[in-house]
Amino acid sequence: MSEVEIASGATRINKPARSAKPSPTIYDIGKVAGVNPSTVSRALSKPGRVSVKTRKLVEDAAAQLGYQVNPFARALPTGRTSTLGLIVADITNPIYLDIVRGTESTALGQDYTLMLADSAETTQTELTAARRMMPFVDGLILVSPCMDDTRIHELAGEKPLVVINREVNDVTCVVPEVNKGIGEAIRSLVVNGHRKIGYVAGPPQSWMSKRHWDGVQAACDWSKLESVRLESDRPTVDGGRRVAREVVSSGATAVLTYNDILAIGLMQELQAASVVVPDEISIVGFDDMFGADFTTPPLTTVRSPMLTCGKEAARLVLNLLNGEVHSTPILHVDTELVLRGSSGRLSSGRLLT
Amino acid sequence: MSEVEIASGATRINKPARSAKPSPTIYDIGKVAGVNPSTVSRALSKPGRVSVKTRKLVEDAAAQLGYQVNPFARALPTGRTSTLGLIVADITNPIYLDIVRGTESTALGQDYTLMLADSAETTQTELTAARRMMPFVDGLILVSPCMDDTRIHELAGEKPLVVINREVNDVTCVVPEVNKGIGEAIRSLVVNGHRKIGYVAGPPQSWMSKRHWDGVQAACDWSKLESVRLESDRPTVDGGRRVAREVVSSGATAVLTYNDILAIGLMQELQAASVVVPDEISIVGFDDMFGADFTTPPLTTVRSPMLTCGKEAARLVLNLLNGEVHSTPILHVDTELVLRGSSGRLSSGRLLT
DNA sequence: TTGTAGGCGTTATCAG
DNA sequence: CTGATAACGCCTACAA
Repeated sequence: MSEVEIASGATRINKPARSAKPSPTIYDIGKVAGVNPSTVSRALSKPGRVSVKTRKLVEDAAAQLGYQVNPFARALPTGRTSTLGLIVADITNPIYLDIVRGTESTALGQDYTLMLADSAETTQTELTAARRMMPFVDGLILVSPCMDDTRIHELAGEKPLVVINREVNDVTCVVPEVNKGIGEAIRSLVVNGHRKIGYVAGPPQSWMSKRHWDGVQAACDWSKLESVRLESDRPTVDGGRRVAREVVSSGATAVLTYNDILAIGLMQELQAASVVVPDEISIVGFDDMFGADFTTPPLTTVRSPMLTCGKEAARLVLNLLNGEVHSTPILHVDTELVLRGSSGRLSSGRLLT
Repeated sequence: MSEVEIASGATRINKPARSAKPSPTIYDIGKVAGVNPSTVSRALSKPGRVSVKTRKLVEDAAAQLGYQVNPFARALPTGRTSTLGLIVADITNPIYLDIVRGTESTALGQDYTLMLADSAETTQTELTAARRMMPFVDGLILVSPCMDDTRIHELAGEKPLVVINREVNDVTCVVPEVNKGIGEAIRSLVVNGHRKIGYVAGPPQSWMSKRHWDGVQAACDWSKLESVRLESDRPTVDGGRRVAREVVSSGATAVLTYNDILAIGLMQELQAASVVVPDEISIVGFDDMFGADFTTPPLTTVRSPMLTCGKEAARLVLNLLNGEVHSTPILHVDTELVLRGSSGRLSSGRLLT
C-alpha cells in the first residue's frame, strides 16, 4: 500500500536547522496504532469521544513516538494558539516585573505561553508591538499603554484585551485604587505635623499621574491641608533631582511623587543639598518598586499589588476568551502605604528659602 | 464565476472572539488586485521575482485591505516562525532586564518577535519552559541556565541555541570576561591599603560564582594578597545580611560578593551593626544592577555589559539560523569596575571581633 | 512573469 | 465510535 508513504513522502520543505529527523505526526501515530489519523486527533484532544481501548492504543503509540502537537498546524483550523501577549511600557522599569511574573504564573497555570514585548514608552513602538503580536496571541494585556483610547478599542475589537493601570471605557481594566493608599499616606503625614503637601507629577499624558493628583487633592481637602502640584520633566532619577529645588521653594514639608524612581532622585538631591530626610522634608513614593528599600533612609511608598494585577489581568483575558462578558469591566485592587524611613515627624520649624 | 466565493465561502471554523470580520487573506488581495493568490504571495515575500506593476498592484490592495500575514499559515510550510525564545532564570531579578532589552532590540531589528519565559530558578520549570517554547521559536537563548550540559546539548541539537552567562562545550555562548573587572577591583583595593580580600560566593552550583572565585584568587595571588571565601546561603538581600557576621570575623577588610543584591544586604547589616562602609570594610558587588547606586554609599561593582550580551546572543542565534557555524563558539565580553562609594581607603587600624 | 496544483499537520463535518 | 474528506492560509515546484 502506498499509504505507508503518506507522512514521509514528498520532499520536506521544512528543514530543521540540524537534526534530520522530522517530528512524528498524527499520521505516524495512526500507522503504529492502526487507526485513522482523525481518530488520533480525537483521542488526543478530546478523550471521551473515543473508545477506551482506542484511546489507550493511541496514547501508547504517541508516547512511544515522542509525539508533540504542532501548535501551528493546530492554530490554523482552530485559530487558537494558547499564547497570551503582554506589552509593558518599559521592561527596564522594575515596576513591571511583578506584573510580568503575575501574568506568567496564571498563564502557565492554564497552559498558556506568554509573549512579551516592550513599547519603549513610545506610542509608535507600542502600536507596532501590538500589531506584531496580535496574530500570534489569543489575548492581549496592555500595561500602562500610551496609545489613545481609539486604538485600544480597535485592538479590543479584534481579540480579548485587558488593560492594566488605566481605565478605558468598555474595556476590561485592572487598576490600583490609589485613594486608599494616598489616604493612609496623608493621614500619616498629618499626624506628623505636616500642613502643606506637594505632589510631583509624572508625564502630562499619564493617566495614573492625574489619578494620583486627584487623590492627593481630595485627601488634603478632607484633612484641611494645603496641596501643591510640582511638575517633573521626566519620571527618572535625574528628573527627581531636577525638581528638588522647586520642591524646596514650594514650601511643602512633605511630597508624594509620581513614582519611586522620582522619589529616589529627589531624595538624593535634597541630601546632597544637606536637607535632612525626613526631618525637614518627608518623601513618599509610589509603587514600592524593587530597590525602594535600598536607600537611606528607606523609602516610604504607596504600594500597588502588581503581582495581583498581573494575575487578575491574565485571569480576565482567559475569561474573555471563554466568552464571558464583564458587566463591570473595571477591577480595582487595593493599594496600601508602606511606611519606611523617608517620611516622618517634621522637626521643629523649618526655614529654608 | 464562483471564484468570487473562494475566500469567503464555506463556514468559517475560526471564530474570532468578538469581531465578525475575518482577516483578509492573500486570496482576498488576489481578488481586488486581479491576480492569482500565488502571485500575491510572491509579490509580498520576494518582491523582485514579480513585475513592478503587479507588485504595486498587490501592495496597494494589501494596504487597502489592511492585510497581515498569518504567521501560522506561514510557519506550516516553511517551519519558520520569526520568533526567538528567551529564558531567564528569574524575571524578578533586575540583572536580566538589560539582557531582555538587548535581545529584544536586535530581534525586533531583524523582524523577529521575542517570546519570554522565566525558569523561577528551578531546573524543572526551566526545562518545561524550554520544551514549551521549542515548537514556537526559531531559536532559543538561555540565560544562566541551571539545567545540566546534557539537556543543553539536547536542545541545541533541535534548534539554534545560545547560552548567556555560562560556558558549555560545543554550544555558542556569550559570557562576561570577569577577570578584567576583578583585576581592576583588586588593584583598586590594594592601593587603598587592603591586604585581605573576601569573596562571598553564590549558589554552589553556579558556574559564574566559581568563575568569580577563581578570578579573585588569581588576582590576589598576583598581588600577594590573602583571599578568603565565605558562603552565602541564598543570593538575596537577606542572604547578604546573614553572612555579615562571618565577613567581620573573617578578618577581610574588603569583600567582593557574588552579586549586587548580596552586597546590598551585607552593607545594610554591617551598617546596622555600626560598621562604617567603606572606612572599615569595603564592599564590591557584581553586575551593576538597577538600584546599585540607590544605596548610601552607592555600591562599587563590577559591571557586566548585559545589554551587549543580549544583543550579541540574539545576533548569534540569528547567524546560526542562517546556517553559520561558529568555530569558536565562546564570545567573551569585557567587564569593568564601576567605582562608587562603597569601596575605598581603609581607615587606620580596624579592630573588631 | 504568472498561474496551477499539491502539501504542511491539525481539526471539524459528515457519513457509515 | 470511527473513517474519509475538506478546510485553515500560505508557500513553492512546475508548467504555461
